[in-house]
Amino acid sequence: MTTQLQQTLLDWFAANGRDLPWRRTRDPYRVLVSEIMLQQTQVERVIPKYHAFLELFPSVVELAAAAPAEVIRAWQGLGYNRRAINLQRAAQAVVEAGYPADPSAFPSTPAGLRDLPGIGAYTAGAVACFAFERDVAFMDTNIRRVVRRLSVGPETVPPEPREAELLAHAERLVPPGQGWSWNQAIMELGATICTAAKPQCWRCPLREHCAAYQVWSTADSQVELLPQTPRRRKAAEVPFQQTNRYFRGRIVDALRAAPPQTALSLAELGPLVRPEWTSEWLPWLAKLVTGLANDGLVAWISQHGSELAHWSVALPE
DNA sequence: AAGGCGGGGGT
DNA sequence: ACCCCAGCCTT
Repeated sequence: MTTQLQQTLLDWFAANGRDLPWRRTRDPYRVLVSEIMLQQTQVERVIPKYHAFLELFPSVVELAAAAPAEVIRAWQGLGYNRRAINLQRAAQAVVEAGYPADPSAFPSTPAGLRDLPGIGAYTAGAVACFAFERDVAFMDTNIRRVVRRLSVGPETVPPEPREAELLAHAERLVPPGQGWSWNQAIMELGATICTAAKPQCWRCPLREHCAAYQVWSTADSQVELLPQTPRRRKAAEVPFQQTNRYFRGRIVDALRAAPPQTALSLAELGPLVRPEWTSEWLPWLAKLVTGLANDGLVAWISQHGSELAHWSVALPE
């Protein structure tokens, strides 16, 4: 049984949904690749990387067998490089469990998927739904915002609902037998109409059902049409170009730019990472590289002697 | 509960 | 100068 609200959004999605590459497949590997790439990363930037990645690693078997260095190279431009490492480890876990000879070795339930590295509550639900067509509810930033507005009201009206409350709303909304379309549809609405800034309620198919729109559309609250943020004062923070995060990125990028399998000494790497490099920075650089090595993003090749400058590092083969 | 983790785009 | 983006993991 589908309600009028559900049918309205499903019809809107059928007519207006974007033709995204991962919506054309139910291959769990391809769906997984897309979902990992889409974590905190916009659709438009993922699309070309998704195609290129699948060209390099067409199946879970090939990804599992690849050199980590090549997987890290393929991740360039996506950010959050640990996702690449975790994705390959997930592929290795699936293959070691017997996939594809045993298709059941690829987990198809949220609980089973949740056990794979890099897969949290959202991604587990999304893969169960989008690859295995299970009628499950899950929350990403789009679904959370749509459900928040639809079932609770404007973000400007406290109190902020608990995550569990929003998830309960989301679960009630999933039309039995149509979880795939429903979850794609509600995410699509959040991405294209019910946006964080300047939601376009005038072209929203659900506005007559929406708790937030009820408030926003009343004459004396026009001022709240734009959800305004509390505007908390924030302590002045360090410029991004001075953060660990920035230099971790620079280090991995420098190793990507080097020919495959080349190791760089810290003395060689330093000037590539900061223009004002002097040997004074050696301990700082060694510490950053050690952190990256702990994450599996780089590997120490040699740490001979006590001369930090001669320690060398490469992408992990 | 908070902080770390990348990078690009929008306003 | 912020904010936002198909989050996850560790502490």
